[in-house]
Amino acid sequence: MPQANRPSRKHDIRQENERQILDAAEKVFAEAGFGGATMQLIADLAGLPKANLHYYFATKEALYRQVVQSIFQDWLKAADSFDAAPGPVEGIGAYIDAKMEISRRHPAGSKVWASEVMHRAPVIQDYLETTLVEWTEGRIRVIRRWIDEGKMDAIDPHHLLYMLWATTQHYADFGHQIETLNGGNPLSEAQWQAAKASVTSIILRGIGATKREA
Amino acid sequence: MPQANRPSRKHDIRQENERQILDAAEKVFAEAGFGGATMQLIADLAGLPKANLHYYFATKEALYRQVVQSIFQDWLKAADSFDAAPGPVEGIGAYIDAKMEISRRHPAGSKVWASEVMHRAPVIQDYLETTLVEWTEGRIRVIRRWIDEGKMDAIDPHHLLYMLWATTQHYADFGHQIETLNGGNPLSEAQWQAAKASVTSIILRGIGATKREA
DNA sequence: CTGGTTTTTGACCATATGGTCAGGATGCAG
DNA sequence: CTGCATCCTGACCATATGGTCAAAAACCAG
Repeated sequence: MPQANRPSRKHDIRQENERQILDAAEKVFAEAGFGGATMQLIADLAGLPKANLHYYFATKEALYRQVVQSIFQDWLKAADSFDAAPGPVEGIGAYIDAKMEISRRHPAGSKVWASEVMHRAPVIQDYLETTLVEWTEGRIRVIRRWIDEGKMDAIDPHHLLYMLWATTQHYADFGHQIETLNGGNPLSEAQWQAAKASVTSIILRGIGATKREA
Repeated sequence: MPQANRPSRKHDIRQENERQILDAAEKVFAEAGFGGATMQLIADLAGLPKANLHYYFATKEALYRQVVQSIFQDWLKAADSFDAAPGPVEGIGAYIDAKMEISRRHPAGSKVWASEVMHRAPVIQDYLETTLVEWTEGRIRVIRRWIDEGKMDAIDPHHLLYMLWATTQHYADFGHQIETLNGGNPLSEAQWQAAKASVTSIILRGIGATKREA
């Protein structure tokens, strides 16, 4: 019994198969890019015949769109901790932690996202212009407040956000390069903790954010 | 006379055409990825018939390889200023400046490089294992020396380098996202200067690097 | 059991693409 | 001017790929 998932109720079949296909698609899109990915490869990885993919997703592009959108959701969610925090040490610290965890657990998703944006966001440009813009404005307001309250230096919030995104996602997108420079081995648990600590420390010190003073 | 380049001497023809093709290829590979790029598109952009590309470059992969290698060269060259510098303020400052300039002037190259690494470096893995590893070790030695000399905090040099790479290349690879968040406009001259200044300031402060004290 | 609905799948098709090639054009040395 | 080498290119080919379809199988409510 290699497969533990044998949903008996018909109603679950759709959900289960779509999940299976989306997972496989994310990996293949990440490894080969949109152009290099083939429906056959995705089908094989999902363990389904190719025609079956087209039953659930009309076109390759529709499948891709779904993958990207679901990644975008996770992306936004990682900032929940940002808002409630009393200051940059807690808020940005938690955000770095969350994004580094995503890079570690879902590198494929991060790569698909990077690829999409690098290619000028052909399928999610509307999301960038609406959701992302709003989201960013919200975070910028929070950062400005922290600055006004004297909890960090007067850094341009845009560039701070870019640095946070760049640095944390680098560990997923360029994970292969990092692995090569690590003697061909993936980062160990301790190395991941060191990475997080380094990033957090440099950025928090860099923006003059200090632990609450007594 | 739309084309100003009409090399009369036969010997220059090859060089000129290869340059033309490589430039076009870099752009197309950057915009579409290896899989999505077509020889026809590259040919059109280069203003040559497709068969002509195959006269100079045997296969699509050979052409791609050439593009990536030439990008890698620029990548390494950007660090020349690193070594001669007396300390992190000058060395890392100059490195950030150089890499930000590359991101600004050659975003296509940066994207091709990112794509190649994201896809596990199918064509330049050997370079990563030899040249890049050596290069990195050299820079790490320099950083360690600075630490020993008390010119900066005891940061793990690896993570510092990753942060430098990530942050500077982000402005090329995610330039489209940045542009969208900038109201749809590319960064102005002043905004680029501000970006450089923010990045430099956060990182140098973050690692405790100070201007030489009197 | 039964009729209708959803799911599965092998076979098939049109098209796009990387690559080939033979013959012609062009340039240049002697 | 001539012969050789380099360069150019339209026409062509084999293959891979996204997508279609019709018929069968599985499922489930009544």
